[in-house]
Amino acid sequence: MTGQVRTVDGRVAGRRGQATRQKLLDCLREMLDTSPYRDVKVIDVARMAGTSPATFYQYFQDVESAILEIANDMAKDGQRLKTLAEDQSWAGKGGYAAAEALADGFLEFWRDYEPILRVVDLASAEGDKRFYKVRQKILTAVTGSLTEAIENMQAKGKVGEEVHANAMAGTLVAMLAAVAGHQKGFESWNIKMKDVRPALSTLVYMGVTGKKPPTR
Amino acid sequence: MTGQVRTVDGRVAGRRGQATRQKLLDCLREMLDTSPYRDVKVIDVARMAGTSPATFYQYFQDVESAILEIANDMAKDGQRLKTLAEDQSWAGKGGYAAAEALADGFLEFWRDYEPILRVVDLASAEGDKRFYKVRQKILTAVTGSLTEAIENMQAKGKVGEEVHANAMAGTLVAMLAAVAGHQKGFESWNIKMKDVRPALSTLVYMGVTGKKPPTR
DNA sequence: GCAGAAATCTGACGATCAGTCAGATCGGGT
DNA sequence: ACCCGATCTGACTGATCGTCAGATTTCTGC
Repeated sequence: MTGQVRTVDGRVAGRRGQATRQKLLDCLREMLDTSPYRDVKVIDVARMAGTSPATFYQYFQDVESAILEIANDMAKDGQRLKTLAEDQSWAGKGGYAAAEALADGFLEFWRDYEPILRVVDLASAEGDKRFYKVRQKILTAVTGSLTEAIENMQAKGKVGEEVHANAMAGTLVAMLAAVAGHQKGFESWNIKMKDVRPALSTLVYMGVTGKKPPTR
Repeated sequence: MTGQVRTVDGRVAGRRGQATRQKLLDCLREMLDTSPYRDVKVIDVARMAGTSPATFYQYFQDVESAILEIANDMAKDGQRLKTLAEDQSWAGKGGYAAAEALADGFLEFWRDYEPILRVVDLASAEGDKRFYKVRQKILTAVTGSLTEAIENMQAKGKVGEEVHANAMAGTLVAMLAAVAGHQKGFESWNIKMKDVRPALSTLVYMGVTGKKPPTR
């Protein structure tokens, strides 16, 4: 379904080509781990991969396209977040546990892909549709599941209709993503993740169910 | 207190120099409104300001330093957010109104400075201490006020001690900042800001007071 | 108003990087 | 061993970076 790997000029890449391409992607990712996005140069990536800039341009239009490629792989892996939110019972202690699991999922996912997610976030905010779509792919499923959960609650009269289910779900997801993306910031601000986790879970629980989580 | 404006080589800038410097900053800001951060070039900024790149380097170490300057001005203006959170009574309808005002404050502030805040966010996340400090300056005051509010609630026994006040406050602030920074994203996802506003306010209210906001 | 000094600006330069292309090299199949 | 397509790269053009010495503008004291 992904289609074959192609060079910029449309040829299908063979074994060797795919390996080179992958090595370039790996090096690019490592580069993003260590240098600011603005300072990532094609020439450095190529050098690190033991090849030449010309080779890079054989496989990628530009740096952004290459990052987009990495981001797409990430988005596939991101579907694991979706499973954390769907078909959950959000009532009572089990509901709180689900909220915790969701929070953990975000924290972990962001730890795994932090530098890429930074770029995806920036590019989306700057209006780049391609990156925006990737971001959506990761977040939309979770938001959808939460929206359903909230609508269920509203149908049962447990949550007031004055809260727009989709908006609340989107807000919760934005919160999870933001906190996950600033873990280092929190830590250096002397707020420990072990304290943030319950705060996040509590807010998710309250946002979905409209009430305080059960005392444990 | 701000100290005089100085050139890179330490000279104090006079009238003309300050004007040129300011024009460069204005053009840089306009540039950031319209081009991706990665594509902002000194030469373009200089051209737009009707001057030469050499002049730019007379006043700024590099593009980042110049943006930092803009960000610092922004941070001064950002102190208006602080007033929205401090010395508020968070109980009852007044509390919900305070939460609404805080949410509005964030939404508006981010609308005013979106492109700059994007860069500040990225650079902070990338570990740039200078930008991190600016971000802190804006958010720390709000977080502090919220922390106090939550601690008050806990002292009165209205909120359980299992939630770490500072972590909850930090999470709420991160949420506000994230949602404010993705307003366009929400809209294009067909979630209207007029629906997000109550979701945000509700979460802030619940995060601080630990209970559902009063029905209006 | 004018000479001299200080402040400001810029042309020009070497270094680096982007992006392209023709031709060299490689590696599997026969 | 030879061929052929796949792959890689040296070398090039053009753009930007960042610097410096010197040109230009503005200010100062007279």
